[in-house]
This record gives sequence, structure tokens and C-alpha cells, in this order.
Amino acid sequence: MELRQLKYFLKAKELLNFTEAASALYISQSTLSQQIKQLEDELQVPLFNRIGKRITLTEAGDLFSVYAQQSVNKASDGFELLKDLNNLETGKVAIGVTYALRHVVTKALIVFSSEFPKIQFEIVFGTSQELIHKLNHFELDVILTFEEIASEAHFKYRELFTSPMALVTSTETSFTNKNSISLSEVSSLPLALPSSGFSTTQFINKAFKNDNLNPKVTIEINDIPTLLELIKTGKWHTILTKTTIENEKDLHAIPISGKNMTRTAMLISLKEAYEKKAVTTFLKMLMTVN
Amino acid sequence: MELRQLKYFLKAKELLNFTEAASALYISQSTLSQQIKQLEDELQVPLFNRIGKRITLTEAGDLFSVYAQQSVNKASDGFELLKDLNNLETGKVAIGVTYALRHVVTKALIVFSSEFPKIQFEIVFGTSQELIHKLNHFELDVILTFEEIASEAHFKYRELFTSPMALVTSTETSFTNKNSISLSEVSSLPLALPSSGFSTTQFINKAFKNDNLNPKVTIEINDIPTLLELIKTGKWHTILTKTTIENEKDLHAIPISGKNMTRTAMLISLKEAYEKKAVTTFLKMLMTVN
DNA sequence: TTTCTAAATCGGTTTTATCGATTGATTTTA
DNA sequence: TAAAATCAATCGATAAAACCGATTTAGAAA
Repeated sequence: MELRQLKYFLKAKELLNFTEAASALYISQSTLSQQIKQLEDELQVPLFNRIGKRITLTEAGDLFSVYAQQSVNKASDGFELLKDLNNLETGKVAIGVTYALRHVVTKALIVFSSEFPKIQFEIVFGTSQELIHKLNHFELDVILTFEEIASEAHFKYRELFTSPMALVTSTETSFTNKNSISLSEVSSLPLALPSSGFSTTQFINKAFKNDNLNPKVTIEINDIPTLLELIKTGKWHTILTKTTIENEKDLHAIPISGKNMTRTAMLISLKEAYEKKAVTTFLKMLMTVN
Repeated sequence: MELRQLKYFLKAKELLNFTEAASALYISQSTLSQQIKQLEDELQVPLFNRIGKRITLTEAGDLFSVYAQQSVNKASDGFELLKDLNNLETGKVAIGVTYALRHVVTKALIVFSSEFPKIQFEIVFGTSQELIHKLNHFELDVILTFEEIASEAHFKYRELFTSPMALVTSTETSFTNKNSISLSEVSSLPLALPSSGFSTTQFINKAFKNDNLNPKVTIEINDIPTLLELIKTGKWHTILTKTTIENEKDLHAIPISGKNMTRTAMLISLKEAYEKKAVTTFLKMLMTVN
């Protein structure tokens, strides 16, 4: 049993397709096939069912994969730890961000990069769901999103700040002088909202439903910059957290009145994983900057 | 980085001598030297200091070893788990026992072996300290001893039963009719005790000191069967938990009066390690039999 | 039936883990 | 202080095994 074989196995488990897994691992299909077989021989139990030309995990494979993953993780955690000793001279930080919080990241990124220019960053935008999936698959070190309804035990949560839900309008509309606006007022306006995969949309739809309101949603769109373009025309309005349009010219945010009309920005990471020094430092910076 | 290399590294760390480590691993010294070097190259940091012909761990090596060990452990835990699926047909159980509790183990062992004859056992007798050291080095699955003063967070503790401290005498002495005996009475008798490494002795010495008693200890000995031989002559008495001499002919145990004159038998195992099914089953048996 | 697709297998090549022998450096012993 | 012993590093050679491309086998799809 070698880490190489465990990694091969985990990739095959993930894709449930030897040909694709082999290609993702940059090895030939025959090599993968042989290495899996060798692992199975050593463990004396099949890890995959070969039903025709399709493969599925066996119960043994399923149980074993947990330990295989942990073994691989521990080794790579140790590796990361040693990189850290090199005093933030090397290393890569992968951060997932929901679009609403991009300014939070960029602000911290600018400060951090000037102090530690050698650290590489990978910034992944996506919906909370997508990001959490990637976090669970060890593709991200940390994600930055608004609070989730369901909190999970293997996550570590850190609060960042709270931001009100707001009606976002062009600076040329008539409400720009208002300090706040009620949900029912909002529901009578022509709305363009992020599509239903976005947690902000889920959040606001729940609020509408609670108050028995039927908002006039004429557009759903899954790209925020495009959405903002539309809002700037003045023909539609949208609902976002106030932070989302920080630094956006030509747009104005009016907080929506009512309790529970705020959202809390959160850092979510894996509880058991080793947190690289570069990540720790970056997050500390992120929390002081914001 | 491969598990093979991590295992080599851990053995070298343990023995701090490449030649001996290589021999313990059944590989040549040159192979070990090369593999360690290769690992160091990959990690970009030396794991050992080479001071002359002597080696010591570097800070990096020390930090890394924790993760290396965990990686190796997780892989072997996964392996054990799969063996378990084979329905207790294979596997080895390593149990550490303090001498006082040997009857507890043998009783369960007899029942277990007749039901699962293919499971191998390794029974290690030793002092609590020795056994705990072995448990920490993954040489034992579980140990059976009396409660320790200091409980550690990475151990899992399960209580078995409570047994009184007792004066042990030959059946031919004059006290055999007594139901209990006080500590001061005991202190006036000629005593032969287990040597000070034994937790029972530490326990009873503390009790003597508390009561300002000066017992007449004429013999200290680190082998219980020999001690019992001496007691059978009738010339000395000793102090042990009552269970220790269960099944011993020609010996009689009189509980010592006073509160706190009992000890609790415990099962101690590592909290984070995977517990093999064979171990779980054996322990369950052990707890019902006693 | 034929075609297509994916895993398994086969034979050959490259890589690498391993060994024994030797070297170089340091500690121990005489 | 010189000689002997010890231990890690290095070298060259060999055996093991990881890997590849081509082919086979066997379901699935057309």
C-alpha cells in the first residue's frame, strides 16, 4: 500500500470511471487498472464492483476510502507544515468566495500580496453550495460566504461582520434619498434577482413568502456583474447585501427595514485539517481589514 | 512521498541510527540513507541533523513526524477495517495487562478463542508505565490496568469493576477468620511488597504516609509469582488487590478497612485510533464475563 | 447484428528501489 | 597518538515495479 495507490483509488472513486480518472492523474488507463488491482490484491477485497463495463464502489471500498483520504491528507498536511517553516516563502492559498463578498477578499489580498509576494492565490467564485462541495473535497482551504442555515460539525465557523439586505437601484431613481425601505414596498417594484442557486435569493424569497408578498421578479440571472449592468439602466431593481455593491459607482443601496434583514459573513474551513500558516495569516489580515 | 518512505523515516526517528533502523526494516543501510535523502529533497528540508556520524532530529523532522505517523496509522487503520469485514477470520489483538489482572484476561480469552479460533493474541505483561508507553507507540490495542492518577486526553477509559485492597497471607496464618483489617494493623506485620514500579505499591505507600504509619517492609520484589511463593511460606504478608490472588490456592485475602481502599480496573485505549472488530468483540466479552 | 465504449490483459520500456562494496569522517580503543 | 571500529554517504550494478501502447474482452448502444 502506497500513497500513490491511495491517490489513484480516491480519484477513481470520485469519477467512477477508470479512463477519466487515469487521464486526470496523467497516467494511462492500463496503469491505473493495474495499480487498483494490486491494491485490491493486497487488501484482499475488491474496492470496485465491475458490473459490465461500469464500475461502482463496493462497501469495502466505501469504508476504506475514508481512511485512504485521511492518510493522504495527513501526509499532505505534514508537507504543508514544512512549507510553512520556510516562512511564507512558498505555498498556495485556495479561497472560495461568493460574489457578494469579493471586495472583502480583494481588499485583504492587496495588503497581503505586498507583504508576502511569493504566496500564490487561487480565488474561486461560486455559490455557497458549490464552494462547500469543493471545501469538502479538499480543493479549497477556506470559503467566505454568508451564514448557512445548516451548520455542520466538521466545519469551523468564524464570523466576519454583518451586512443589511438592501434594495439596490440606479443612482438616478427616485428613492435615493430614503434611509430604509419596507419589504412590501420592494415587492411592488420591477425586480431582477440573482438566480435561485444564490443563497441571497433563497434568503429573500423566504422573507417574501413569510410576509405573503408576491414580488414582481421579471429577470433571474446567474451572473452578478451582468445583473448590475441591468440595474444601472434604472429599469429594474435588485436585492443584495449592502457589501455586494461597495465600490460600485452609479448604484445605491437602501437597507430593507424589518428584523432579520441582515446577513452575517462567515469564514468556513475544515475543522480537522492543518491550516497553513499562509492561510492563518491571510485570514487574520482579512479580519482586521474588514 | 510514499508510505514506505514515511515508515522508513519513523523507524529512523525512533532509533536515531540509520544502520540499526535499516536492519529493523530488513533493508540495507544504503537504501535507507537514499530513501531518507529522497524524502528530504522532496520536502525541501532536512529531517535529520548529521553531526559527525551521529544523527538527531531537526525541528522540521520532529514536526513532520507527527503527520507521518498519522498518515501511516490511517492507512493501516483502513487495512484493519477491511480485515474486520472478513468476519473475524483474521487479525491479531495485542493486549497489555498488569499482573494483578491476569485472571480477568485469561477468563475472557478462553471463551473468545473457542468462538473465534483464528484470531491471534499477543498478551504483554508489564507495569502500567511500560504498558502506557507501548500503547502510545501503537504496539498495543488496549491495556488493562488499575486507574491512573493522571488521565490523558488522547486516551479512552472504560471502567471494568472495583476491587478492594487486601492483606494477602498464607491460609495457615492466624488471621484467616477476619473479615477486614485496618491499615495500622497491617503496618505492624512483616511485609514483602511488589517493587516501587508497581502502581499497587505506589498506591499503598501513599496510604501509609497519609496515616503516618511506618510499615515493616522487609522485601521488595518485581515478580509477582515469586512474591506469592514467599507469602505461602507464612513468613511474610503482602498487600495486593483482591482480584490478584483469585484462583490462588494456599492464599487468603483480607480486605483492608477504610475508605479509598479500593481500586478500579480500567480498559485504556487510544481515542483516535480505529478499533478492530476483534478488539471490540473481545472487550465486550471481557466486560460481560467479569 | 454491428458499432461503440470501457476495463482488463499482454509484452516491452523506463524508472527506481535495492543491494554490496567502498569511501570519508568521527568516535572509541589500545 | 596511532590504530581500530563505527556509521552515514556514495557509487555502480541489478532486480523490481511502474508505466505505456496495443490488443483483447465484454457489456451497452445503435
